[in-house]
Amino acid sequence: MQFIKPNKQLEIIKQNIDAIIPEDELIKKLESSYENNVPLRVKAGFDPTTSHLHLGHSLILRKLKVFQELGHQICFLIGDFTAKIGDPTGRDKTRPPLDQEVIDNNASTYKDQVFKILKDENVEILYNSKWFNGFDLSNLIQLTSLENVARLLERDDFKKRYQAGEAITVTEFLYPILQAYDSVVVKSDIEMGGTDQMFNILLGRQIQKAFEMPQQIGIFVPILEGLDGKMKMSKTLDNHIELNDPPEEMFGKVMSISDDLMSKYIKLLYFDRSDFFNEILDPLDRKKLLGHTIVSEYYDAPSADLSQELFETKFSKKDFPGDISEVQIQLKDKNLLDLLVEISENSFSRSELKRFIKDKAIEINRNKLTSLDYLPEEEEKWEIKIGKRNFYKIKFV
RNA sequence: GGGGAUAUGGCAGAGUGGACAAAUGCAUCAGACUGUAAAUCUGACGGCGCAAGCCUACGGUGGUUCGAAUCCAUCUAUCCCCA
Repeated sequence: MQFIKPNKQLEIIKQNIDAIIPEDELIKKLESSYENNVPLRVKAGFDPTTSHLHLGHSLILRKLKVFQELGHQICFLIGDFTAKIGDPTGRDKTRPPLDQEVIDNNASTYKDQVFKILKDENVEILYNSKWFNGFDLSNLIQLTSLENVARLLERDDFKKRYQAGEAITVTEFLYPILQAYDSVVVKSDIEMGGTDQMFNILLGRQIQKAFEMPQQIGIFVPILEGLDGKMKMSKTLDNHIELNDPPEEMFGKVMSISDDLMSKYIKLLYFDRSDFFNEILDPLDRKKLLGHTIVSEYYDAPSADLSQELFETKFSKKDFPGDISEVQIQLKDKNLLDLLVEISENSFSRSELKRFIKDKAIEINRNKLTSLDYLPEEEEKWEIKIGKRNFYKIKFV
């Protein structure tokens, strides 16, 4: 492997990054890697607490790809053991523990999603259960002696919880220490994460030092805001775009963000081609382009075209979309509510549906439904719209 | 180990015996306006019933009472102070 010049590498690495700590050491590492022709080991860890990675994670994955293209070794760490504890970062409550089965399942879906971005080369996938299952208690005690409680309590999220009188379990204190120990095992030269991972990643340096090994460099990517534009993107807050979201949903979610947020997304996700976006002055068109670009990236251009088209019929033209397949429904002895419940596959309760009718939120064949007395005839076809995003096509038999 | 406090709907947080399906805010959903933007305004926001109403719900269990989120006992969990 022929590396490019270290200062050139640094320039590329520094794009769209919040911080490198400490930067001068990174230069040294790059130089020695260059001289000895040995790739750097770049670690990034993910806890399989949910089955999906989202656009926020993609910032880290993209940067990993940069390292990959520069010829370095990616150590993709799946925290299947630590997931059982739950990273307390940014939390105001203890996480509920997860079942092994769920964790395993999530971990396996991660790989598929990761390779939507990364190439299948120079990647090691590591599971930390490998070294933590069967980790000796005396080792653990030795490990815990390397960090003190006061320092842990200085961490912003712990501090807030402590001051607010919220519970912090000892297990949660253990989390950063275990994550740090991962770096010892992985022998990472670099660890990447969001800026909220600052503490954990820097603790990795400290623990590596205690193990008398070279210390890793922390590289911090910016945090992507969630769809609400307030909190960071996360599954728990349900403000995320998953890498696995179906194309149409992905596109729809992009369209729902505010203009301000759109600019931020463009800046963070497509910093290298922001001119391309900024040429388009009309915000609606720019947002569509953003949605299209994102869908194309995780799927392909035809899917992106299709989802844009569906979006436009559904919402801009308020037409009934063409991709809904017709469902046959038995008519006998059912009243309107029964039918609506059946059609929507129990997505709504009867009370909810009644409210929708009162609010004029249900349309049948383009007419707003105003009473419960309306009933279909046999062989009749209905196109039903409930709220703004639920469409059904029915034939009664 | 001792003492004190707290537990309410997705979250935050009122409510101290009937007027409580439980104020208010956030979140959510719908309608209006739009670019399904955002902001704003209006309404809804446990379930079942066309409705009167019924059922389920204020940490768990058991009691007092005609009646309990509210009182008592007990259990559980969390926090604080002392040791």
